[in-house]
Amino acid sequence: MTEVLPPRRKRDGTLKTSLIDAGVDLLRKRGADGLSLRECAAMAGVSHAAPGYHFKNIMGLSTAIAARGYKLFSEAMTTRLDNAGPSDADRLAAICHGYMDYASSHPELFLFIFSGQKFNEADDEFRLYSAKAYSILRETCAPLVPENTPCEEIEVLVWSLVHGYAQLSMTRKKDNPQLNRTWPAFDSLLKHLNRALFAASAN
Amino acid sequence: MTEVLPPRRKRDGTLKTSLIDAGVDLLRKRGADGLSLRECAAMAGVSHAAPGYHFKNIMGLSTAIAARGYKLFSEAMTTRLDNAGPSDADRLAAICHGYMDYASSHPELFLFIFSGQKFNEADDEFRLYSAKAYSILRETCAPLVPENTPCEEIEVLVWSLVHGYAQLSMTRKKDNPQLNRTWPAFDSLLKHLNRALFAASAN
DNA sequence: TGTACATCAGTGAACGCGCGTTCACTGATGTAC
DNA sequence: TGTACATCAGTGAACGCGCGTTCACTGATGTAC
Repeated sequence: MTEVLPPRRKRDGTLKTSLIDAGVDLLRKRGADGLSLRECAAMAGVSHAAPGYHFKNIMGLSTAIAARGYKLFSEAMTTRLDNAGPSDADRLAAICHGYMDYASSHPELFLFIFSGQKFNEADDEFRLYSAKAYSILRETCAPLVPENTPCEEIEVLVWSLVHGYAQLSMTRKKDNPQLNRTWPAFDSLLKHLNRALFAASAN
Repeated sequence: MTEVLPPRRKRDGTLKTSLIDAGVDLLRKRGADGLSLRECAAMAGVSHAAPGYHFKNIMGLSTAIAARGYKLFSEAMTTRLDNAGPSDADRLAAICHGYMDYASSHPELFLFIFSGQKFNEADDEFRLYSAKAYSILRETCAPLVPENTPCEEIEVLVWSLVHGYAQLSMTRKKDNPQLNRTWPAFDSLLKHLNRALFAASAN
């Protein structure tokens, strides 16, 4: 006759992280519409009001999830760079591959941070990690910038190509099923990018 | 003392279109989260149950809006193509500019169709217009494909670059405010793309 | 042209649901002495 | 080591809200004769 109470979560300082984990999970399972404070709380094993203590409101949670997204994004590129060859082309390929790694291992976060959804741009973590991602790109592109060319031109060229490829890889299924069999690998696009950037060298 | 009733909408066969118009409006004003059958009904001046008659459910409305998005997308490219010069490079530039026209005049639809959200892929209009957009790309790219190269490689190269640029143009503000002053025009990226595609010609 | 009838297009009430947020509260943890 | 107290971290009930969907209905429109 004794009631079985749900196991109460031990207080160990990890709840905030667990709530973000739960949010990422929800995003993956149900898309951006399915994200809610109450569901995250349930997944983390706490009452529905607990998230209010760690995040001021729903935007606080969204922003924390986006910050996590940017953090993983930067880490994916850094990991590839750490294992890259020394040439400029090697390093360029490395950040592109890191970008693709991220998009394919965390499609839900990739879509979320580029969804156009509003985040709290005053949040410190959010600012830190979103700036980090861009600075990795900037530093890797710097040696590739020709004389008399603004560096943004090369950065945005590279960023656009890799970003567009990643996004289209994710949404192509519904657009045009026949493409699934013949979808080119990113390296084949990279070959063309190299031709544009390293016009003098043989390829 | 006579009550002022809301003006009842005249029955003229345009409600379905008006509901889609309202949906696009909502998307622009409140983002993808703000879309709802009830709000569209209110904006179109009918009862909240009226949309149920024209769209089976909320996905029916989403899909109709996405179909509208693809239709406008194709039209933007076609308009530019109709006014383009005859060379392959002119036509390539034309679809790129059409793509950018679309993204800047209908950012809400652009983000919506590429949001990763699920649509009813069995819907005839949806299939028609989403296939149309890709076939315009394919036809324009066909003359640019080198010997021994799969055409998808060039299509995806072009598509990725222009898509990534459009998307990043929309979300850059929150990522890196300093970029706002130095954001390169698409034509400067197109110059590099031309160098990769028309390697033999002077540029 | 008039009339009877069928179908179409939309109504309005009702349903249950999950949500964000607030608030008084409580029990666990940390700290000062 | 013990005790008193403050603060922290989370609880659970309550609130009002907007939502999608269903359903019996009605009034307008179209059609056959």
